[in-house]
Amino acid sequence: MTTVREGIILAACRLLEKQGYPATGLSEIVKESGSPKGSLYYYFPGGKEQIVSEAVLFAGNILVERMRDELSKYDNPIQALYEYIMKLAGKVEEKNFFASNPLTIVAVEAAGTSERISQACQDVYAQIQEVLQEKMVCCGLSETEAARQATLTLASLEGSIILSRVYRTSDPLRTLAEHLKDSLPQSKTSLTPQAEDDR
Amino acid sequence: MTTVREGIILAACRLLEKQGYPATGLSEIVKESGSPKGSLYYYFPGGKEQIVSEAVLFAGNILVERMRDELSKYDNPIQALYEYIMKLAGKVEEKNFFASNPLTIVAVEAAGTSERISQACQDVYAQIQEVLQEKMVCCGLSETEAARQATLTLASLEGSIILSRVYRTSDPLRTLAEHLKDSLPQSKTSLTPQAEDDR
DNA sequence: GTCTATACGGTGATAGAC
DNA sequence: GTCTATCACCGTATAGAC
Repeated sequence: MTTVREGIILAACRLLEKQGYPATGLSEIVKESGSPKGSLYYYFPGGKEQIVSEAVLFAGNILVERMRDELSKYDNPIQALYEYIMKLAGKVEEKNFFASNPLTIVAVEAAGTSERISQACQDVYAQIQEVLQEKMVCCGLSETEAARQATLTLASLEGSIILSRVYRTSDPLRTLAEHLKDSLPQSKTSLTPQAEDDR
Repeated sequence: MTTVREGIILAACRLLEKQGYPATGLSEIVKESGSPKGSLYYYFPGGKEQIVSEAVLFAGNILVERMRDELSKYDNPIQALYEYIMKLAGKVEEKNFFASNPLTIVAVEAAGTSERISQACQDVYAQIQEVLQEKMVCCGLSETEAARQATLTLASLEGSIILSRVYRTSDPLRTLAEHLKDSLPQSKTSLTPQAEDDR
């Protein structure tokens, strides 16, 4: 339906995750998308800020949904996170170590530049944190302790993604995955997953 | 001595940590530095790439040195890291949540753009990791286990810095500091610091 | 060493024709 | 809806005078 609009958003996502906000030009986006150049300001009267904001939210929603799906495959949050991060490590390798969404880089760049984009990034981070927190609660943690663990997990994840990108290895992500198995020992449930080997 | 050269490097550091690599212009740097504009390509014939690379290495060396100093104040690596991160949290607040060096943002941006800058970032990260690893070894960890823990700590630190910047709170950093006290229980030494209250 | 001038290409954004 | 033309400004980098 909204092929042109969505095409532009998707192209923006692809370019942003590699180059970031200021380095990605509008002409580059329309060229990458294959969409008609004249439609840019018709669909996005807010200009570059609007396109980037929407791209962050769009990619963020997909990420959050995928995360929730993956984490729901295992009852135990530790096992679930382990599997999720290992899958992410594989994806990052396939993509030549450019992480699978424009969130991190745009968030850092826009923090002092665009309030609108920065707000979009905050929203996505809050959603991710909520997904993690919900999963931690199942673990038997209190609400506040779960929030704490969610923040820590998110920080470790973001940092590992950065290190993987810089070093061009998925090792930091895999190290994190292995470590999580041991470092959330507050878990009151067993390590037995809901479905361990049928996936 | 090298007042002009150093002035440009320092100005580059200040601007890079707020805006990043592509968003920071050469004219902006010379203006910020107050240095003569005509000297830019005299001191830095390699252009923008050279300036940014040197800025990253310069700020990185200071960071590594400061880190080594702070960590050496306490024998126990956990206590040392706790104090270091808490101090960092205070600094980040003072600086309006723009972290104290251009490393993170430039590393992420330059990963797919400039090999030279990317290499400089890798070097600094490797140095930081080495400092952490050395400190972990004192903890009684094996060499490989110390390397693992250093990677994890660095990732958590980077991620917390990003979250602090995005949310404009030092909470993620403080949460990390508190957590570290409990999550490196492999420590074989006591928690008693070398000098706890005389600083 | 430092200056000015300039080359050359890019940027985001707008106006008006179709 | 899409195009082209155009705006004013920006970027990096170089050349040559002083």
